[in-house]
Amino acid sequence: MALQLTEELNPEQADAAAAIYGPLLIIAGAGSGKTRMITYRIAYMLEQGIPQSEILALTFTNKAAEEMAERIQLVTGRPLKKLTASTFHAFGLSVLKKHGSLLGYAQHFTVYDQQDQMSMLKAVLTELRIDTKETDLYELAGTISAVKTGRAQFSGDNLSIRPIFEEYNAHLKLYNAVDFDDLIMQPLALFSRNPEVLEYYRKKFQYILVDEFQDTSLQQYSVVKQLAEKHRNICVVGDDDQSIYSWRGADYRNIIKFEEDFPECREIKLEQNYRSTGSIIKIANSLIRNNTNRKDKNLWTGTGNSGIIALFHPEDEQEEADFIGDKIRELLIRNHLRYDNFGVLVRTNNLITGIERAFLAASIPYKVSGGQSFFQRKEIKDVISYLRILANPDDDMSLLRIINTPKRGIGKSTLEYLRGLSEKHGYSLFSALTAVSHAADVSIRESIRIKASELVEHIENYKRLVFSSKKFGPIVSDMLSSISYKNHIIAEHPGNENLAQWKMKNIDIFINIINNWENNPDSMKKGLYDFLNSISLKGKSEPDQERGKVNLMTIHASKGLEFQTVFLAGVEDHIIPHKRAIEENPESIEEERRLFYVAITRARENLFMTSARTRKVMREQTDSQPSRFLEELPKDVIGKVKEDTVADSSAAADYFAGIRARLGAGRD
DNA sequence: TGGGATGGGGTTTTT
DNA sequence: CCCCATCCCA
Repeated sequence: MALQLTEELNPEQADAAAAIYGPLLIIAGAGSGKTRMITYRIAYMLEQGIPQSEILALTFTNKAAEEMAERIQLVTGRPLKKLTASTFHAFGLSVLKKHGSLLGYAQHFTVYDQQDQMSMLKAVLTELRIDTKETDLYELAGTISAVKTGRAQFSGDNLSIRPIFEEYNAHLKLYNAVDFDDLIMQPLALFSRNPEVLEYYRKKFQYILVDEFQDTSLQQYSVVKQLAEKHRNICVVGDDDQSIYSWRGADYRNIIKFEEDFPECREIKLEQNYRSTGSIIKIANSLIRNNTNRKDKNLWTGTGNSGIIALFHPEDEQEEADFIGDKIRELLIRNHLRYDNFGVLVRTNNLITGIERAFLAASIPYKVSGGQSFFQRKEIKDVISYLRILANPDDDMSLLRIINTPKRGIGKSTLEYLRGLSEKHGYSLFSALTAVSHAADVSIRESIRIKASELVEHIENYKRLVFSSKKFGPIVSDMLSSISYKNHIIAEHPGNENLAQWKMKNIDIFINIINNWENNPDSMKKGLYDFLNSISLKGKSEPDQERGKVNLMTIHASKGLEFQTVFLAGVEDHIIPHKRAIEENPESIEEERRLFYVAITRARENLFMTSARTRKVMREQTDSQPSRFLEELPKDVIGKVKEDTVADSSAAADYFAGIRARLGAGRD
């Protein structure tokens, strides 16, 4: 293979890629070729004869993990079956699967996502006879998570939560389920209680790489720190300016901790930006300068000041969406671009809908990432719940979802009775259902008993089939037709044929996902358990990665991506910086600024920002103020386009952009 | 008792 | 605008 690092990389990148022994901290600015460097680094390690199985590459999102594996494969040209490139949570899951029995975990547990968590929390509250209306479930879940991960302790003002906390965890155990926090915390518990397990992983993973280090939580850092403490071959890559997950426990102070824990570490900065024009870098630098808590860094680029940076003040969100649509059309034709050259970024999910509608009306092909994940859609979640019940009948939350979907006449009071039964005997809802279905019970009407036993039989039957057949995909579609799930969808949406059709299409897509997953020869994993594990951690993955579509997403979801032209919508003061974030913690203004920074630096050439004068908030059209961050951008760069002359001055700039495109400067 | 109708309310970001 | 909770009717 003979890699020539110095030919493929700039001096700093090559330096970083070749320093494979000892601790290394890499500060990688936006667009500085970080992924490229990492790819070559790992390829170089493999070339040096380091076995794939000794490398652990951890990232933050699935997207990043997949991309990393893909790129390395591309450079090295060899299959990477033994390389571990995954998210922290997926890694934690694999540890728990392998050694979880030491902590009393059954072999096949269910991973609860936030939705499941919330509904379980609700169930816990009802059981404890606590009014669910009086409690802020959101806040409660946050506190539980904070306590669980050691970010908070029980003290005077939240002591009342303790019984809920304990009941919550007891429920997880009873249902044979774990939540996302468990995927980090339980491996840590395992390491401290069973040093031989820690030793096993220390030996196994001699080389550790952490990407997006600024987004790791203290607990996640603790995991890798423990793993690397002995061999000290650990490389962390991050950019404190792009730390945007502090609300979830991410702590950029990890960078400082790393320097303390590994005092002999080298530090390399990647500051040359290969992505954006000089103007984009200029406004990005000018913005981020206003943050106080950051490593000194100077992002620069050799590219000139081309492209358009424009601010537009539409009257309302309707005009904003239309403007974006029109502009995309215009640039598309003029600059010979493709739809997927455009990224439309927003701060909050609910802003996506309006733009989506405008695109729909204008027949602009688009795809939404972020927002509600495919796997969280109601109809998909229903199907997943059926699968989860087959895999783990004790999973009460999933059973609750499907017990009366489609309608079986098992309603509120029957459920109440079943719940009482399971509480009394300390077993799961499914056990209660089974008990009821087997024996006549005075409290249960015979017709309902029959329904219950039909359901139990149905589950048992398909459970058998799913595990005895070679492929479970066809069994799943068979099961869905046996319960007439599609009829159920139609019945659920009277008078909304389109919606029903769309949902049915989603079901078909889901079945296809199963089949593709099962038939993928590269995958070593097979069977229902592995499938469920793989999707439970895929919060936001996209089933259709079709090209040729405008990318519509939240800023958070856009991290790591780049677009020739970026539209940043809703650049208003209550949206970014987000009103509630600031109210909760005034210090988060810096994180909001980083968000803005991330958004800007996604653009290669053109950046259009829109700040509507009014916006509909809860049915009411309310006045909006331009984001305060706009004042931190240099006027002369933005000045190219003034609000009321968007069309004219951008036309001039477009003209030049068009010429550049024809000269072949713009590529994709 | 279950299911349909009606009214009220509405998560910042994600594993 | 859509989802959920609650209420009331069959």
